[in-house]
Amino acid sequence: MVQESRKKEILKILDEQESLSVQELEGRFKVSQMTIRRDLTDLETRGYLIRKYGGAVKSEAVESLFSFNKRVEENGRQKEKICRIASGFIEEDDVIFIDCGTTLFRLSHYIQDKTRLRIITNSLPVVSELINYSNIKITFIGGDVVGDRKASYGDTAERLIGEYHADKAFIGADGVSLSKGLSSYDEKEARITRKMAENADKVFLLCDSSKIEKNSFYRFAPVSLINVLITERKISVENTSRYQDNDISIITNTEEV
Amino acid sequence: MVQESRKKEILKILDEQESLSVQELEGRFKVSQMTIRRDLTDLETRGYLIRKYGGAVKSEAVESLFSFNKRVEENGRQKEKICRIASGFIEEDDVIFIDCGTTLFRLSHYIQDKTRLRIITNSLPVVSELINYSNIKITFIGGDVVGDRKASYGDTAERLIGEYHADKAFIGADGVSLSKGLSSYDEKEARITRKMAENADKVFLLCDSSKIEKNSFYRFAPVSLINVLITERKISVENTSRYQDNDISIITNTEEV
DNA sequence: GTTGAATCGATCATAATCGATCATAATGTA
DNA sequence: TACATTATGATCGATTATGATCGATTCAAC
Repeated sequence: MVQESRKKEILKILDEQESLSVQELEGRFKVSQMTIRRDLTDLETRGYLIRKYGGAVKSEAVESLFSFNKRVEENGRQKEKICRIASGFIEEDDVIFIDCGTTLFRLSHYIQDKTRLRIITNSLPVVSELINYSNIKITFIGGDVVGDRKASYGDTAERLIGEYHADKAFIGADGVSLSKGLSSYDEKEARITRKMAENADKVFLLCDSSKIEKNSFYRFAPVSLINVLITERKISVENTSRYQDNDISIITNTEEV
Repeated sequence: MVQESRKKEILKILDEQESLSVQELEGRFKVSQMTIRRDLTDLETRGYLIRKYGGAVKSEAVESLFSFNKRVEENGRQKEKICRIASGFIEEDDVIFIDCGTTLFRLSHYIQDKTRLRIITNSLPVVSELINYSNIKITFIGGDVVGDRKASYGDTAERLIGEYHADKAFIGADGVSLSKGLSSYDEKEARITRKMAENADKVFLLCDSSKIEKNSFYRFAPVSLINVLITERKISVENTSRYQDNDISIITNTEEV
């Protein structure tokens, strides 16, 4: 058996059983413990599993290269709907910031047929999705590339965003509430998001309804930063009017604007 | 049996069994290992399978969106060799510029197992290839993304490179000669290349031998910019010494330094 | 905490495989 | 037939994978 296929086999086994031991693999493949250890070490540096004493366990995010495979599936239909609605706000010749994250990634599906756009993003999946469309010009925000997020972050990235100005920014958040503003689970992402919002004329927050009036741990901006909140279904009349009192339009389908 | 039908047989076998070894094919077809290896190498360059130590595995159906299509590439083996040689110059903790282009892309294969590197690049395929390796930190040079080159260019990109400093730069060119220096077919690429070279302590030009003492239309730097020229086969003694007179080492295999 | 067993990783020696090269055989062609 | 082209096999130094050893580390049971 070829070495590489043994490693593939190992991953297949791990796909079905949460954890595995060096011993069991040693017997399974008829090779020495040392060889198994070497395989596991290698697979770990490639991010496919996490080495433990005596064996290995599943890695949290075993996603393929630039797709968000698994996470994309969660609430997929909701996100699709949100993005379809959001795409209605994109007009010819717009310059647009697109935030990173699984929701925003889907937006790129809906803008492929728009004419003459400039997209400014720090998201590699977005670039990957739009790179072959000649009608769309892409500016990628450089910086430190973070593997599991497939995007770039850091001081350089933030500074670069500040050098651009966009007509519209499409951003995400892990929570939004009138009292605490926008919040995120990840600080470095939040800093990028805020920077994009600050440098755009009009800010659209794409956010599924479960996150509305919820807060995540890092608060990074007041609600006044956003102009439009797009979500997949109607929210309570009470909340709608409270947001509107703060000059934020809430959009849940393409008819009402 | 005719050669071509043996190759077809090999693909049939691979269709059913994930991977195959040189050994098993040797017995199956009653030919020498060398012949099997040649078959596999050929099938690989045509994109039908992926060569691994000891045999071959199925070609992945879904390749990374950012990787170059290897099968249609000319001089693939030469480029592989050049990059294998070049990788020998990479040391632990190095900060490295990697230029874009099909040759330099292959370098990323050979640096995956290096420990602790920082790669600074404007090449999306390079990022795609290395993004999952936790031992390698990646800084992406932002800027205008050019689809068919899968890299970013422009004033922003050039300015950003100037903000960094690397121990080594690995660059490419479409021509190099003592009299006219480095030349390129593409001005915007050349500007990036030059900028990387200017901001690195040591500059390695990776260049197949057909481009040596040839010139392309845009001359962008004197030969004095480079320190080492790596190519796939020995060049004339005369040329070798002439380059050495200009303080440029010519490397064609791993021994001589 | 102490102890013993299991596991780990570093290192070295060995084995398998690799690709480059050259010689030979098979095939095609004038 | 003579010659060029192509495929194959054999050899060899280089590279890579593997296995064995051993002191260090980790774990679990006491």
